[in-house]
Amino acid sequence: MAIMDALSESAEMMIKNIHELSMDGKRVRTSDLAQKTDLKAATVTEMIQRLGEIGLVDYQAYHGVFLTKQGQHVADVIEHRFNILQRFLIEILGVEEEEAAEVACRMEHILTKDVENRLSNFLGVDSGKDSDLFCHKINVDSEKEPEFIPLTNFKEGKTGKVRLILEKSELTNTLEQAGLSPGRSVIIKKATGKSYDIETEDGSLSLDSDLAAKIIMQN
Amino acid sequence: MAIMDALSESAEMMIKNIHELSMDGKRVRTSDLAQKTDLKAATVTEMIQRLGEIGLVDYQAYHGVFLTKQGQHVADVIEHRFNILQRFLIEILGVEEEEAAEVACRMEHILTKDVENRLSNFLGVDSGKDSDLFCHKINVDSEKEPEFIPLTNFKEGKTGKVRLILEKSELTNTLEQAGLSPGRSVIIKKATGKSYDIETEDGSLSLDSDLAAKIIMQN
DNA sequence: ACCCTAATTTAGGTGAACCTAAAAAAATAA
DNA sequence: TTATTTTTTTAGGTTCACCTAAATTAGGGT
Repeated sequence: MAIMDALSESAEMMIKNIHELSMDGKRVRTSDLAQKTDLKAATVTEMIQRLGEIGLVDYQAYHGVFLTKQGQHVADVIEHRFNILQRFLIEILGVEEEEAAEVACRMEHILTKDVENRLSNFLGVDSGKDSDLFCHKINVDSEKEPEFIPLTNFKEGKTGKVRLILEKSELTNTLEQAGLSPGRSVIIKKATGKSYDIETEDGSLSLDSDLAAKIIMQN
Repeated sequence: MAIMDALSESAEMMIKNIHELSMDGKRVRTSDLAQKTDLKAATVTEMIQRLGEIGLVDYQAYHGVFLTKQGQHVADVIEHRFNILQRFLIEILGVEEEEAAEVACRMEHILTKDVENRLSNFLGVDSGKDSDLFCHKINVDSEKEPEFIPLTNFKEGKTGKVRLILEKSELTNTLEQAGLSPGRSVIIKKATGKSYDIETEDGSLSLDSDLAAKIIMQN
């Protein structure tokens, strides 16, 4: 964690690229990195030497690099950030793929852990678990769709996760305190169309339909 | 526009800070900039000289700077980007204010025009109009709330703007083609609870409640 | 009008991220 | 295995964003 705060965008990009060229177990060659990053070989050498000194890669002159455990971790974090940013840009904002990739590639170096987690939640990724960190490739139009629907459209008895709350107020703050916040699971006990009785991990509450309509769920 | 692509984060930050210290009509002094930016005066001098050379500020040795028309424009763009990013982080993701400001301050330099527009739309800002560019200060808990609610909770006869669509699919693409896309105005003709007849600027369509629940509106 | 202090600029330095050109090492071909 | 080619590294340069220390300028007090 603390390691990453000290890394420049260039350094992070180099690690990301080393990771992407590390398919097989072999060391990654300087010339391949130069090509992928659009840098000159001399520049790559310089950078991987620096990365070697701080322990993120194992560098052997004339024989390329591979990521150390630490370097792997950095690459995983960056990749995860890239993925959620790209998904947000494409799925939520509707940015077309190429631009989304470019913007995500710049923003991935800026995201904080907190924002990263919140974005994950927002997208319906149950972050925190490592398993997620490794579902790398994004699938823009996958079949196993994570359905987002207002609480008002949830059937009685169904369980789901809170994904988004379309309001920020005293009231919603109270709800969040009561266990109704993004990422939390709730079960719909009674849905009459006028009021919605739900049970969170922290207790029960009842919402009127105006409010319930603003709670976006995922089944 | 083309001007901005060539600006570094540091340069943009300097312009932003000059703008923020330009309350009165006076020239901004080097020492004030140094204090605000946490840089040494000599560094500020160097940077504002460079900004002067490319025409973004009017710099007179020993007498401070002010933004030129071009510089003003850059400052406005950056400020707008900052505002929407911060609003997104606070209102949608729930990031607390200080961290939101920090992250927004880094990301404002990366955002593209397209992503900026889409984010504005998403937040319910009717961007494009200059008026918006100048509603600078954000109001986290203002009274004139822009209500976000699912189409299913809209009353018959009401007009509103599409703000967010909770799904990305063939179907929603078709809807967008038919005029049902973020930022567009629609009027609800008939709402039976089972189906919703709406009229967009481009024509009429009828949605079932499952789909209508995924169209988030703003009145 | 002149001196003094505070603000500003200039001069010169550092490290990071790039570059080119030349030297050195590794891989390949004969 | 040696010669040739390719890859990699080293050496040395540039620009940008910072710095400190020294020189300069502006403006207020008497």
